[in-house]
Amino acid sequence: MNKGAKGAPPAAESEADRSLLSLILDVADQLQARLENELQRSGLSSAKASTLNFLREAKDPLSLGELAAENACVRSNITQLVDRLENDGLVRRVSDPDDRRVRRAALTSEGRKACKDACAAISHQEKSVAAALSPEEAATLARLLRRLVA
Amino acid sequence: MNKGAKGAPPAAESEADRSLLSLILDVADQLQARLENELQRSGLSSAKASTLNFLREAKDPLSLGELAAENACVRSNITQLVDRLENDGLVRRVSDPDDRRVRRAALTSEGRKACKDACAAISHQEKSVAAALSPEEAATLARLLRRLVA
DNA sequence: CAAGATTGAGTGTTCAATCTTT
DNA sequence: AAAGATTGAACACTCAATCTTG
Repeated sequence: MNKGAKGAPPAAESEADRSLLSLILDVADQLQARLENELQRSGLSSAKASTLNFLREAKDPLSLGELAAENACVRSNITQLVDRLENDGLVRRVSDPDDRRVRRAALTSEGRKACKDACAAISHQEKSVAAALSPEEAATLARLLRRLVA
Repeated sequence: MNKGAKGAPPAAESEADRSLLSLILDVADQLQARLENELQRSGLSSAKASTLNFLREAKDPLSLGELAAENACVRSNITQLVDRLENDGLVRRVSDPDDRRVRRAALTSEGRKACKDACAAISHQEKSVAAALSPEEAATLARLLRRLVA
């Protein structure tokens, strides 16, 4: 993901009390970068890992539209992501015999393996983040964050 | 920016206590989307607004390398961003007489105006985020977030 | 050769237009 | 016509290779 959370502080504030908004965007950017870095060894990006993981959880091949819905993105994004995943040999497009408009993505065994590696990396990163705070602090942080997008 | 903070919860957790990491990434994504939306009226993306704002603060034209440093990104990114900004008529590339390797970006008056509009939109969004919490809560949130990337 | 900038290729994303099938 | 998928164009970003100047 993209990225892009840095600068543009319009009202110059003293480093210490800069806008909460840019702090959140900054921190998220750094955590995302760390995650992407951790994922490196599995050969996947977080976008690819996320898509593979939906497929793995679903058991049966999902249509590209279903993947777009789960991924909260536009259909054409999934078309292209699946292009690259197919190119990597991690998924295969299969036709739906009941409705010839739909194309489904099926995990290959290679895809399943890569997904397992990626999930381990993600879990590791999640634990590393959680470990920086006490359970109470984590709960407070989560509560406050949710208030911002309520 | 980019984006991409959604799914990929590997250890299936009960919606309520899902990973702090994905919560942060999700919230940041939503706030970024709101910001981009707010910025819409100025005709700028946050990437363009950020670059224009560095130029405005610097008074004198900055070299592309300086812009890359301030933006915390790779030089080629700025080359292309400035291409688009120049195409929009918001900046002009000027040569440095002292060192013919460097190219500087100079704000046009149109760029200065767009930047002013964008800054107003950003301030508005910053206030809107800050207003969701009490000052004490905001301080707590900031402190906890900083701990995560310490 | 170092540095500054650019170019080319690849990823991830959006939007608008198009094609196929219902 | 509406739904599912794809394509083409644009944006934002990275990396590796290249060109130009110091």
